Amino acid sequence: MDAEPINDVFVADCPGRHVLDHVTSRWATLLIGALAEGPQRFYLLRDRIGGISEKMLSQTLRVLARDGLVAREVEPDSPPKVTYRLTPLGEELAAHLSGLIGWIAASTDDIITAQGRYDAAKSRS
Amino acid sequence: MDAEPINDVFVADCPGRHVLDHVTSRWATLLIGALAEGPQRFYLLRDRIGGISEKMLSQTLRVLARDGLVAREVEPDSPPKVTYRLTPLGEELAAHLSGLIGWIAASTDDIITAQGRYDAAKSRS
DNA sequence: CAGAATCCCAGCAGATACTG
DNA sequence: CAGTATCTGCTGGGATTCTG
Repeated sequence: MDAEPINDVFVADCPGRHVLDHVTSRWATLLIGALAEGPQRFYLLRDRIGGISEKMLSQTLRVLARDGLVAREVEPDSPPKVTYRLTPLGEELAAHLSGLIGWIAASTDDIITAQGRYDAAKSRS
Repeated sequence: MDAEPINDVFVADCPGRHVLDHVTSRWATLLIGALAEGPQRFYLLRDRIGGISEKMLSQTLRVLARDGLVAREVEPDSPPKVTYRLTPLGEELAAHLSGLIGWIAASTDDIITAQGRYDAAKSRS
C-alpha cells in the first residue's frame, strides 16, 4: 500500500533478491522438486534427495515454511509423524522449478559435450 | 548411446546435479536472466546485476561459457570490446529462468506477508 | 521418527591491486 | 575496457551428539 516496494531481483538487497536466494539455494530447488511429487515425511525426503544432511534438510524446510511455500503438519502420535506439503504458493513455484529440472535432465548430455569442446580448445594453448 | 547416463538431479554427484548447481549458483540465474534481454558487454552486465563483483562476473561467465550456455565474442579493437550472448541452449534455459524471475517479482509481496505471519506465531512462544 | 545443538573446516566470494 | 592474481574472511554445510 505504501509506495511500491522494490521486488526486482536485479537490485541488490531488495526483498525479491532474497526470495531468489532462498529459492535457488543449494537444496531448496531439489526440496521443492521432491515435494512436487506429493506430500512426504521427513525421512522420505532425506532419502529422495541424495547427499542432503538432516541438518540442511530441516534448515531448508524451515526457511521455506517461513516463506509460506511449504506447510508442516504434525500428527501427535507416539512415534512422531510430520508431513510436509507444498502450499498453493509453493505449487506455483514448483511448476517453474519442475520445468527447470526437466530441462536439465534433457540437456545434461549436450552440456557435457560442450564442456569437452571447451576444455579441448583450452588445452590447445 | 552407451547405457544410460545418470542425469537425475536427485542423485548426488551425478552430472545433472552439477548442472543444477551451476545454473542455480548465486549469480548464474541473474546473469542468464540479464542476457535474456539481449547480448551485452561486460560492464553493462556488471551495472545490470546489482552487487556482483568483477571477479564473480567473469568467473560465472566462464563457467557458463564452458557449459555451452553463453557465447563470448571478441572484436579486437584498441579499446577491447567483448560481447556475451546466449547460445541456443542458453536461450532454452533462459526461458525457464525468466519464468521463475517473473514469478518472484509477482509473489514477493505474498512471501513477505507469510514471513510476517510465521514470525508472529513464533514470538507467541 | 523428527529434529536441535555444537563443533569445525573448505571453499565461495569480496577487496584490492595489477595487466593487455 | 575487460579482465586476472592474490590474499583473506566469512559462512554454508558436514559430522557428530543429544532430546522428545
